[in-house]
Amino acid sequence: MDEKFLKPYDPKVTEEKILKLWDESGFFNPDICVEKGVTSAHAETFSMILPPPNVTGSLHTGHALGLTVEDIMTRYARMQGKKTLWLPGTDHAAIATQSKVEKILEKKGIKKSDLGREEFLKQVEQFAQYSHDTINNQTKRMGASLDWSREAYTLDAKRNFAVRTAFKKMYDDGLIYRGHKIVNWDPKGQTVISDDEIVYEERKNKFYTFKYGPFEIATARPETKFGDKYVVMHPEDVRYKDWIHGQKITVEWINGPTEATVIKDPMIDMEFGTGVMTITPWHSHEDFQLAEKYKLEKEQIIDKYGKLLPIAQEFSGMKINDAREKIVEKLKSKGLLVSIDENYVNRMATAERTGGIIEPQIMEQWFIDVNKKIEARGNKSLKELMLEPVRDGKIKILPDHFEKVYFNWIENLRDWCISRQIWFGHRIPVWYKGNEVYCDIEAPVGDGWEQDPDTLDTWFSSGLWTFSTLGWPEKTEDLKNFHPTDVLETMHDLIFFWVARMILMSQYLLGEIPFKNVYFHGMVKTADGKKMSKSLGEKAIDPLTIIDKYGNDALRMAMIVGNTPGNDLKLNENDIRGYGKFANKIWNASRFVLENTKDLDTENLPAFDEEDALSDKELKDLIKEISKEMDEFRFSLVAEKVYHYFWHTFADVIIERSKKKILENNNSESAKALLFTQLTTLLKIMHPFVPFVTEEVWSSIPIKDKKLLIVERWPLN
RNA sequence: GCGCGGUUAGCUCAGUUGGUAGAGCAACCCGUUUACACCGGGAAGGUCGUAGGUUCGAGUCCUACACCGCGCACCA
Repeated sequence: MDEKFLKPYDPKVTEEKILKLWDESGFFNPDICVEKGVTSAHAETFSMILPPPNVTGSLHTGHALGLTVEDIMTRYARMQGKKTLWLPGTDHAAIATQSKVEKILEKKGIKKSDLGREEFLKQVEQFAQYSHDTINNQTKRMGASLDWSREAYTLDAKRNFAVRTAFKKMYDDGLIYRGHKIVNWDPKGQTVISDDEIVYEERKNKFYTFKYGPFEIATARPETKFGDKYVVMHPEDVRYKDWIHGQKITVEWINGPTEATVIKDPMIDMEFGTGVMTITPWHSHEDFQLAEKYKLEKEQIIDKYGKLLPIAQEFSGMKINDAREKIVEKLKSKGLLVSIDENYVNRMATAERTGGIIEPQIMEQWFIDVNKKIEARGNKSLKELMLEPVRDGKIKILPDHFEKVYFNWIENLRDWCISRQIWFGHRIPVWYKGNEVYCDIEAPVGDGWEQDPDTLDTWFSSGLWTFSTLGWPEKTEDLKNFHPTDVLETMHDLIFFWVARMILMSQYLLGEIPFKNVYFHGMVKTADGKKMSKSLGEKAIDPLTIIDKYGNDALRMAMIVGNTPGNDLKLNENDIRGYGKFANKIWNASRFVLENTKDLDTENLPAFDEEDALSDKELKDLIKEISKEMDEFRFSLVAEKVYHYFWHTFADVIIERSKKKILENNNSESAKALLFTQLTTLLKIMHPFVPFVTEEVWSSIPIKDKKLLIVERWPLN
């Protein structure tokens, strides 16, 4: 027997060795599996893409959880003999990465405008490359059985070609348009963002009530009120029944008399405040809609740096926060201040990546029309194309309650603003010359054309990910073989950003679904239920530190057992330590079996006695049960059952029983045969969950023409 | 405001057509049996959030409510 078994299981030494073994085998690549004869060329396929980590730093426990779940699926599929592809890549994450680099430069006292577009992009790419290398090394260390030969990056040349192709097609179909609309401007990031990139924060603000002619109006933002000249009330509000729509009155306002027009619209909530408000169409989504409806004038009050424009007269050039109190003072001195509510709580829209407070602005931007009927797709709109496959069950979402969330999002969906005023990302493939606009995959020939300076929302390229990684728009073998993919595994917070956009792009560009199943995992939290963030310091668990301490298999088990789809996971170091013992238990039980079956003829196993036959059947039944559960993605249940069987049936009962039989030489051959059969079978079914220790033990099992465990067959039938 | 999820043993959580409550960890007792002390054996521990309802039977289905968490929404 191998001397290594004389010492307790050492994950550190083993894992390094096993990683090398797998890497050299090439078995992560389905083509090599076919080449080497471990997978049939005509086998069923299984494909999945890795949610590409952002190149903004390093892996955290959330990544580790995703990698674990996905690797279990992948290893299970591979062992079933399927042509299995799990495709890796990274995401350039436009705004996230750019703002990270900006912060780093800021610390050195450098502004991106000092560097200029080209030099700044060099710096970002350098950072991205560094992050990419770190992340990939960590991912490999996790034992993720990804086919690195097919690695992709959302901003590499092939994906850029896919992006330009997709843009051009959508442009030609009239789905992409440029328009002056109210958008979410982030003054801090100096770019527009989409509705989904807004994070709402509850904050306590002062809520002011002012006299506005004969009315009283309330606002939390007096600094936007300079240009207000429409006063709106509900048509059925009896308090204001004497006022008629369109009626003009002159009111004393911040900078003198203003002519105001009465507007009556049912959008007004009679219960709220005084039931009367003035509107600022340039800086409020709702006011904008009202202004569009009645063709009202719109005027910009605040510039893109968050400073007041000349309309504010003596306040012109002031930052809105500095101006607010001063404006209130002025109104007060004019006798127009009625009251201030100090305890008003409202939702502030902030930018997801920069934290900047969103200032709605009317701007010219690029949009994707989600309601336009598309002739080539059965006259359905993008909204309908997104809705249908989920509604019809072609795409199954797990846990299924997220389907409701998904439908609800689509119902409220507005056109998707895709242009960003940042430098890092896919440049919009549109060129201008005077009033001419040219959109194509390649730049126009001739002088005087200037490309649109904006880049695309990072989720535009992410939306193409299931097929751009397989070679689209080329008609590649990979695309034919592996699309639609089988599963999309990710955290549930990406349901709108990513999952929906992939369905949109795939349905529209390919006319097929991007994946058959969506498996959502939850958020990994600390033992006391806090979000794992860097600010937590020591309480935040770093997956690689844990692996060094307890082993990869231990971390995997701790992440899988008791973790059902969609639910948050409280990761506890004690649990991980506990599963480290499991790896050692496997190790020692294997040692016992190998020691006691040395003289066993493994090619012609002796028959089982009655008792052992029962145990043999018990394991076979278990396999039948867990195979079904694996197919239903119930990994937590399977991991727990396998753990329990190995420890409390195989080790505690079967091994203990065999000791007696072997010692007394009473049916000892049957006992040995059972030990051997059970161990080899258990190693296989445990492999997706604890791949390292099982592969290492497998390497010591005396079987003729043995393959690596990673490509052994799952023992059903 | 609307919607979703959670509420089961001290802790973390399973519990798939309704049929006598489960695991891991912790705590308790016993055991140094040559695979393993990263061990074995044993015992203990739950009115399954509350109140109703359906049913022969409900943690599981229905209706309210409470608390925690989350998502969405145009309350100026």
